[in-house]
Amino acid sequence: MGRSPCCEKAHTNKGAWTKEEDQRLAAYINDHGEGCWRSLPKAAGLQRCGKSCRLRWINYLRPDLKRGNFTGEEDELIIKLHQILGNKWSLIAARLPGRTDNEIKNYWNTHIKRKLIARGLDPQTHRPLTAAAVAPSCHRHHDQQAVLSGSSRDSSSGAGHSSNDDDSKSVSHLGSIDLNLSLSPPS
DNA sequence: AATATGCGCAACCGCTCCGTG
DNA sequence: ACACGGAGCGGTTGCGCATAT
Repeated sequence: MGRSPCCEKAHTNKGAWTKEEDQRLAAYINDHGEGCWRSLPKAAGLQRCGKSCRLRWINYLRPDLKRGNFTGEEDELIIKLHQILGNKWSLIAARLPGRTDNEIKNYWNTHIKRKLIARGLDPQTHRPLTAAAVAPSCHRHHDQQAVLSGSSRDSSSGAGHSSNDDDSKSVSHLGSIDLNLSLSPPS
């Protein structure tokens, strides 16, 4: 597409981060704040691209991260949020303090999917597997998020997924659940 | 004890959106 | 109105560890 790469790949490290790189990144952000990710690696003396730094900070180095296993409560919350929001991991993460979208995405793919299947539910549609077999597998839940997450840029996402009237029905099943989804934008 | 297989997590890639000139 | 650059997101990959054979 002729777009310039996000960084000069020839001079950037890839793969796992070293302790020293972590320390440099954390120290720099503690001193200067997050600011411009593109210029951060150079300023911090890191041979990484800005994207990589951002991901590392958000998913691993941020001081407010809650490491460790997900609780049963968190499990259920993720399931419910996924039922409403679909694979909008950043939106789901915004409602789980201390958790990152990447972490939740991984957890979903490795644990919750199986949990739902064991319950006889389709992980994408949250419907009984037999019915899900009839429903299209690309079923998404984008319409609700437009309503529920007012500030999200994803609400107008042109990701190309079609809306589906059935989504509103699935939400109605959650009538008794207060997820505070009309609250202020994620921190 | 050695090897094969499966699982979980960290990281990368490509795309889209938004802000700015 | 348009083009460009930066930031963010979701999907996918690959490595390392744990468990089974």
